[in-house]
Amino acid sequence: MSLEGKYNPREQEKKWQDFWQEKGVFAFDPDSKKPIYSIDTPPPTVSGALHIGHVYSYTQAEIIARYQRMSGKNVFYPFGFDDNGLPTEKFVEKERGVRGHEMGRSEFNQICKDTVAETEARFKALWISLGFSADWGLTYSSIDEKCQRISQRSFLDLYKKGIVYYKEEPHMWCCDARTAIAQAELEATEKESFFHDVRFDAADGSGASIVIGTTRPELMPACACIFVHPEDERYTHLVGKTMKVPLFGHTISILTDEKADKEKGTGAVMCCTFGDKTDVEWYKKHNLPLKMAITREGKMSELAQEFSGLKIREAREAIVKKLGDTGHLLASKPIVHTVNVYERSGKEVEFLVTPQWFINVIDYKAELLRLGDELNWYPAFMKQRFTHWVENLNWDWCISRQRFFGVPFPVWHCEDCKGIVVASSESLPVDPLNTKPDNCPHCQSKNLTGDRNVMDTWATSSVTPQINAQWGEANQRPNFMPMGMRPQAHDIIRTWAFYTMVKAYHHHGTLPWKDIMISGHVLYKKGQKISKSKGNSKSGPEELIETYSADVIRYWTAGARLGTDCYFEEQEFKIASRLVTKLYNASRFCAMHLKDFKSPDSLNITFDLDKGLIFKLNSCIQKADEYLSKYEYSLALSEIESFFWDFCDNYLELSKHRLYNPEIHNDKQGLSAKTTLYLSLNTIIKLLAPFVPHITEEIYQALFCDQEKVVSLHLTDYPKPILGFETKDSAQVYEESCRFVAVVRRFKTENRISLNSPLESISYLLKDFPHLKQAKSDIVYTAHCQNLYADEGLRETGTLICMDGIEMKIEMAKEIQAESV
RNA sequence: GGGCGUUUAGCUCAGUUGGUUAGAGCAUCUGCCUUACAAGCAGAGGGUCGUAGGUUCGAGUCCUUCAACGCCCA
Repeated sequence: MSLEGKYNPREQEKKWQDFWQEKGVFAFDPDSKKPIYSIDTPPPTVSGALHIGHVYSYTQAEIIARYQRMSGKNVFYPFGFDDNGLPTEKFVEKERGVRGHEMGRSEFNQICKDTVAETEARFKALWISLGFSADWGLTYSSIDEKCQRISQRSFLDLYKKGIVYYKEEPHMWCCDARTAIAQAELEATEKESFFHDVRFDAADGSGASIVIGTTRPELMPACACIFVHPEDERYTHLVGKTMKVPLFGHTISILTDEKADKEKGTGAVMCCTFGDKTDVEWYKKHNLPLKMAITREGKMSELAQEFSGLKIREAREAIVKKLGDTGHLLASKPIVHTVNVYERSGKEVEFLVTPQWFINVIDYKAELLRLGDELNWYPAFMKQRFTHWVENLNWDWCISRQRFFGVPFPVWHCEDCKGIVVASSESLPVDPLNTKPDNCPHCQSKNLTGDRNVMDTWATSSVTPQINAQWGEANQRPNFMPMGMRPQAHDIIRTWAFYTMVKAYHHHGTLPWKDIMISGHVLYKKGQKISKSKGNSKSGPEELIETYSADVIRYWTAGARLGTDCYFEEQEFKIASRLVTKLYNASRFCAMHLKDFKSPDSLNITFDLDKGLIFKLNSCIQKADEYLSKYEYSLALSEIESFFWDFCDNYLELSKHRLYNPEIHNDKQGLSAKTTLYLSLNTIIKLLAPFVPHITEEIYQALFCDQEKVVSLHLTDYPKPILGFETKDSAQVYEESCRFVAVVRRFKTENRISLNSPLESISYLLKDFPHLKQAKSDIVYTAHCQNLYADEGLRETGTLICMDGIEMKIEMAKEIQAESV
């Protein structure tokens, strides 16, 4: 039993990480009889580097994993990597200076694979260096064979259930990424633009005209009609008239629709196929002709005539100029308006009609809202984000991407009958570009073409519960759905949480998890996310660990309340270091007095002061347990920490007398103190184990492992209240002792004498400290006081000191009095 | 425009179902080398709890109004 020298986290943390790995401390045991607590860790996207925000969120969840493990659960805690799909492609394109669609599919995919392998190794090393208690044997990568198989299985299941459909349908498109995108990938930004008033003249040459307002004159070649509000009297006489589109010459009609806003611009609006979501609605409702002025590459189509081939922005400028020349442009007003951009390119989205794969979500809003209600949200108010998102869904989920590095659709298209041929479930995973069935089951044609699309990243990462459960695999894990808990940050409620719930509902009719734990972001300053691209993540996690140690970083992450954002301030890490240092020093002190101590039987705690401490400890255990079971790690930590500080500042001081002077006490009193010391410290390190696992393991191995016979602290049981003796009055004894010592400390501090200066006498009133006599010898020693007088009234000698309604008289020792004169 | 959250000491934040004189850490100031710890310890000062009303014997806490900030969605 010893803790030698100074604690060196740099060496010791690594030592314990290796130890845990070697002993398989965190391995999931499929044969265990304990209840399973499974965690659906969101595999981070393998694009760029992990920043302090990741550390913040993932560590908060890791603390829960350790708590649950100590609470007797068989913890299933995997870490995966989400490395397929567009985010990775964009990263690789930027990092390697290549463009996917300018390079062969297989060559590009190889570059992607190489890049993600490097990145994954870095990610894993970081998680390990933070002391994460994951089972690395459960690690998956969303592009690996098993994940591809399960993704494709998910697709086939939904296809067979009629929830997935293939359709040539208006959908959102990013001309920069050159792929279809989904609603969840939109981001609204404010952009400066011009609102142009353009005059359309009647086709019959009658001289009638109408002025429409538009921010997108380049869409005029796609103009399908003009809408006015049915009750807009300004235009009643024009409704039904045929107008000629300026510059482009085709004719369109003036129609009415309630959605035309009388207040906006002139009240007349041109409808193009398509400029926005409303155009799409009108297109369907009024059965308008389809005219696509914009190509997949973001250029003007043939419809744009002389402007064809120009980029959108160039065309806009050229068309505005020409409208001015021809006298059709009446005004151009600068405006700032909100436009939707694709979150990963920042480019404005367009609306195209191409064949795509969709998952029906619009028809299941009610069911999804119900699922949202059934899920336990921590913190509860985060459910609003989900509910709000589902209520505002406008599009079915488009899951096909015209990219390369992703899970392919297990599908072929028949060129003759246009039928769809899906792969058999036994053949998964398949790449339809490398293999194909003999013939079309619908028309027997051999003319089959593999689907060239890949799935949306989210279409595959939304099956992480199924991946963890090995759904449909030979070694499927039984009773895994729903899983125990999904930890994630609040920004991906509309994507990750939502999509995963969609999949679980359609596949199993259940929730994917019972609980969801939502963490916040680390902000650089008010309202700004930490991100590498903004260049504001000054210190990477690796450097912070190197400087402050993993335990300190972990402790810091547990300081912020669940679900709340926090600001990055390096000062906070310095503060966090205090606990670790203090814990080590306090443990060294305990070790000194517990050298040959071998009988930690709580029945030996017979001294009231000691019982009083245990009474407080028990209350701390109960609170910490309750908070952690509700994912409130920060509230738990603050309870534990305040107990620990009380233990150090008060109990250790009050018990020193009995610990240092066994000869003047009977065995019982010394034994009581040592037993209390042993049980308290043992409990404290267990309570702190989920937060600072390395230092607590160090202390456990040095002081307790021999007795407890459990290989690692992290496999011991979470503390339960220490019972077996009467605690009546003992809490008062402890409280009064602390209060009494506080008065003495104040007296000494105010008189500028050190705390170990001797006192001649202290006189106090019995009514103020009715239980104090039960700890008299400890008090006398701690106060360094010769004589203690307790009575109905105060003695005449000494200086009167008043504090919080308590009156005492304190007399300094004679020699001190002489010095201070 | 709709929703959610926040507003408590100079700073960062606790304050659970209403209940003594509203707490902690940091920072500031004053002391103390005390047989674990000076990267420590002891102590002090500092708040009309965003605003205006209301309910109540009693409101930081419940209700309403407004404001500022942040986030989400249109």
